[in-house]
Amino acid sequence: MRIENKVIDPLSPYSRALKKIEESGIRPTKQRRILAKLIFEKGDRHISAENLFDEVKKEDRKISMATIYNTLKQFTSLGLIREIVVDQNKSLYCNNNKSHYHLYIEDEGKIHDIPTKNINLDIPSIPACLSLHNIDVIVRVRSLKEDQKKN
Amino acid sequence: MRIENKVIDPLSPYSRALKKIEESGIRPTKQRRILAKLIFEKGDRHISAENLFDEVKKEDRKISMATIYNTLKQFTSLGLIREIVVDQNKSLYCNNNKSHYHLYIEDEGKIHDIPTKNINLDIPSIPACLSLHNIDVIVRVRSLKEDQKKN
DNA sequence: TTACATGCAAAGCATTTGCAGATAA
DNA sequence: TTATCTGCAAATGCTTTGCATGTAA
Repeated sequence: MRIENKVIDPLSPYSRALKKIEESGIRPTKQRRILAKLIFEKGDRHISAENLFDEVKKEDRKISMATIYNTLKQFTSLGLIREIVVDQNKSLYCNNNKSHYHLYIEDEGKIHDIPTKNINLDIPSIPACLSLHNIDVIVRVRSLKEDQKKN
Repeated sequence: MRIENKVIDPLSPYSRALKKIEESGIRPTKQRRILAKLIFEKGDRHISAENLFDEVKKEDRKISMATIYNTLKQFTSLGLIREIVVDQNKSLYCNNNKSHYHLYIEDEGKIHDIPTKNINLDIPSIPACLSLHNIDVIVRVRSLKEDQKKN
C-alpha cells in the first residue's frame, strides 16, 4: 500500500486527471473538466459534493448536484480521488492519491492528512481469497476545550 | 477471536452493561434492558439498528426505531459499544469494547475484528490542544471473485 | 447520428426530532 | 408526583434515480 514515486511526473495533477479520464473512455465533458480543475488545482484537500457545488456557483456557473455526485463516483472508481467516510452523513473525497492516513477533529468536522511515513502499520497477511483494496486509518481527536465541556 | 483475560471479571458483559447504565444515572427501562441483553449476550459481534429491531420482533416484542437509535447513541456515549462507520449509510456498532481494528469485506458488507496485537501502529504524538478519542483502522478488502468481475 | 452525459424533480433511505402519552423512582 | 423515557409520525439531509433533453465524437 505504500506508494513511493521514484519517477518524476511532468504532468500537473489536473493534467494527469484529464489524461486518465480520456484514457478510461469516459467523455471529458465540460462539467467533468470544470470539476477536475476545481478538484486538482488547489493543492491537497478534502472536498464534499456540496463544497464543489458552491465553488462552481462562485464562478458563475452551474452544475447540478446529480452530476457532481455522479462525477465524484466516477473519479473515485478511476482512482483519481479517494472517498473517506468520517461519519454517516459526511462523505469527503481527498484529491491526494498518495497513500496517507487521516486525522479527524470530531468537534470541528475538520480532517487533515497524516503522511503514511508517520505511521508504522503492520497488518497480518490477508487470506488468499481476499484482495486488499484500501487501509483506512482515522485518528479521531477532539479539541481539548470541547472535551472538557463533556466531562 | 481469542480472549485472554488476566483479571477474572465475575460479571457477564450484560451485567456489566446494566451496572454501568445504573451508575450513569439513566434509567434501566424495559427497552434498555431488552436491548442490552440482545447486544451483550451473544458474544462479540457487529450490530445495526435494523438488526436489533428485527431481533426484538423475533421475540414477539416491539421497540420503536426511534428508541433503538436513541439507545445505541446512549450506549455509545457510555462507552458500552463503539460505532463503526464503514460507509455513509451503514452504521454498525460493536459490542466488543476491547481495543481492536476491523476487516471489512466490501462486496459482502461483512465486518470482522482484528485484535490490536495483530497490528503494529505507531502514530506521531498529537498536539497538546487535542485529545485522542479513538483510532479507527479499517482494512478494506474484496472477495477475489468480485474483484475479478470488476477488472 | 447515436451513444453517452446532464439536469431536474422526485424518490429513497437511514437517522433525527417534536410532542403526547407512558413509566420509573 | 415528576422528571425522564418511549413511540409515533413527520421532518431532515444526503444521495440516487427516472427520464427528457443536450452534447461529444
